[in-house]
Amino acid sequence: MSKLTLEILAEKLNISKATVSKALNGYKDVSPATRNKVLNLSKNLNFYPNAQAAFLRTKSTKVIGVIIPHINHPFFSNIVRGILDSADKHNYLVIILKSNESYENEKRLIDKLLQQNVDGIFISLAQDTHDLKHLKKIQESGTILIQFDKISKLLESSKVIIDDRKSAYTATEHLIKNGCKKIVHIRGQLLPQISIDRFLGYKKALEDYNLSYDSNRVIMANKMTDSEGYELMNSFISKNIEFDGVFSMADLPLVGAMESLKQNNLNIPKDIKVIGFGNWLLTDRLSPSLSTIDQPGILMGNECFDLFIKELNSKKKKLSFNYKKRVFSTKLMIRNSSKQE
Amino acid sequence: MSKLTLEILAEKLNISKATVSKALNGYKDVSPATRNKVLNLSKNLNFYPNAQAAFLRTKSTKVIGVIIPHINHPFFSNIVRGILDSADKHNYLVIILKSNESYENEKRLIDKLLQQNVDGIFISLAQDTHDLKHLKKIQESGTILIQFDKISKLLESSKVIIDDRKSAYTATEHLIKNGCKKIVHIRGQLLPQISIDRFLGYKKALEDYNLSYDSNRVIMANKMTDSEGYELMNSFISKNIEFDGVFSMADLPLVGAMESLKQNNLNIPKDIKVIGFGNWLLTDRLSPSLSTIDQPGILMGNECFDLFIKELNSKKKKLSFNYKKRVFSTKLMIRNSSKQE
DNA sequence: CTGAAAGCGCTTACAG
DNA sequence: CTGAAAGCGCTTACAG
Repeated sequence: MSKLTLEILAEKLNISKATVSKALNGYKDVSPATRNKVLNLSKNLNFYPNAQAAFLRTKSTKVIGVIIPHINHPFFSNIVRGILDSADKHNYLVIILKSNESYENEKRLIDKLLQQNVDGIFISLAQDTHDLKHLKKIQESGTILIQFDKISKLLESSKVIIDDRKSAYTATEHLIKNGCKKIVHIRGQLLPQISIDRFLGYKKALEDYNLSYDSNRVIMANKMTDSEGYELMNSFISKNIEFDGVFSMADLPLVGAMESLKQNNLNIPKDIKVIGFGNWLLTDRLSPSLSTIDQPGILMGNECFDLFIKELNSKKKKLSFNYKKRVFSTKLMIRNSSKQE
Repeated sequence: MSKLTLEILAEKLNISKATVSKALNGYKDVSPATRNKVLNLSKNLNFYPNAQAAFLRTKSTKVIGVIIPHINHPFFSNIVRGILDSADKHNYLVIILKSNESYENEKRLIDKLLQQNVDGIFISLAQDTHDLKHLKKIQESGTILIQFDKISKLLESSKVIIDDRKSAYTATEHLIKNGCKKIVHIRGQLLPQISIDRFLGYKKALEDYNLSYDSNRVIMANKMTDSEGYELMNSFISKNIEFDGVFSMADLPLVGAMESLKQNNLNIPKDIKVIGFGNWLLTDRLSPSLSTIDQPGILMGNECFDLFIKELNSKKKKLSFNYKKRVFSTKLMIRNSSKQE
């Protein structure tokens, strides 16, 4: 089956391809009779216009690109799900790209997306992204940029985030209210904003409740895996620093850390109360079930797309646009790992 | 910053755009001096040719489309991860689409991908897909089709799967060898091939070990969620049918079913041994840890892409191509939920 | 209401 | 080794 074109349709109907194009695109200056002829035939032959050829004139691909650090990660899967749902409703296609937490990849992938003339790029930054030229290039090319989750505060654009500092504060406060006085914090690397903010939320809660901050109780995780969490907790325990609670900036390393606690005969929550961040799938089925902070990933994905459409519409009308920042609220999920006896 | 074009580069260098194009695309009939001039300038100006315009001549978009039932599902995330990795290596972009297990969506999404002129479509079929016209249309349009995971046996194409029947047999056999004689099977809907094959593997194992098959011990899950598994197990238990093991075609409903077993004072694995399918994230951290069948999702994703490239190359050379079928082996993960005392 | 023509930005067969 | 020209399949300003 060779590909149909406007020209072929036009020949079959004995009209010009200009008219066929107009009928297909809903222009008003086409007679109802002609319009119907065209619509019927194109439906019967299952004709769809060539997207690339159309782009050459319209300059709109109806494709967006999404760059995330990882794909097989529940939070990002949820974000992507939200984006896909909204994109489908607006008849957009979505190219997914994975930076593997690498700044170099991020630069390379952005170039690929720009080459592809996507209408927008949504990005959650890699852990080691320290420079924003590649993001500025997106905006300079006239492509809409949406930052979400791991954003940079130093670049203006629409943004979709949660209040990391407040959420971390809430988690820490929850442990304090349940009697913890010496809380360990498993944090992320120094650079990412979310890792900084969650750390600051933790610190602020200690302050507000007059608990002393001790940097020895802060453990830095790099890979955020459960096995890393296990190792880190083992080595922390071997230092014999007193503690009665753990707030981890992510669920997964905490799951490993819990294993270590158990093996060291520390009961959760009796001896040590723990709370994570992210509400990963099945954390509610662990024993004890894991207290955590739930992030509305799907809704955040929807919102990314909505902000994109808003910016696109005002761009089409050549209006100026004020970047929007959406801060989603999180939910404290109190489960058994932090219960008071 | 207005977009650069070949023409602009050519003007700056005082040569023709034809020559610029050739230099950029590595044609040999360009003098080294000219080639270098072009390459240097295009690097300095960060020029990349317009992908859509190039397509109009080359008929290759270097984009593939992937249709999966769900995205926030560990197995599919892994498959996608494997596809993304391989695609990136070959400089391909990947459009991800989600059918939500709906045949109607599947048809619609395939049309969108064909309109987009993707070079290939990879698909794992929706639960209720009962007709293959939409898949045939892909092939008729000259687009390469790769089926994976939930495939149709009735349509010829390259395929990437696991041996579901054998894997289910292995899981069931494992329970039998550990003393189970009355094994419940949580199965999927009637249509999908994987649901049929896993059921048949279960049945065959019973036969081979001279255990009677009782259709009352087969429970059908539709949504494959943990809460559904919980409800199904509750209502099964209320029927007072004897059983001592459960083989579930997916981990998630089994997690719910385990909750129900516990609440009914049935000890796992002492009273009831259970095994799932899929090796979902954190199933190793449940208590008891869940025995299951591990599927190599990432490798399967890699393989999908490799088969695509093979077919593409032989298509370019206008050679005939024999569809390949890759059957990956799975791994029996023996954990505590099926341990013999 | 309809259509001829230009043009989007490339690639490539061909001439020189 | 280089370039003029055709053409991929659309859309749209313009003429009638």
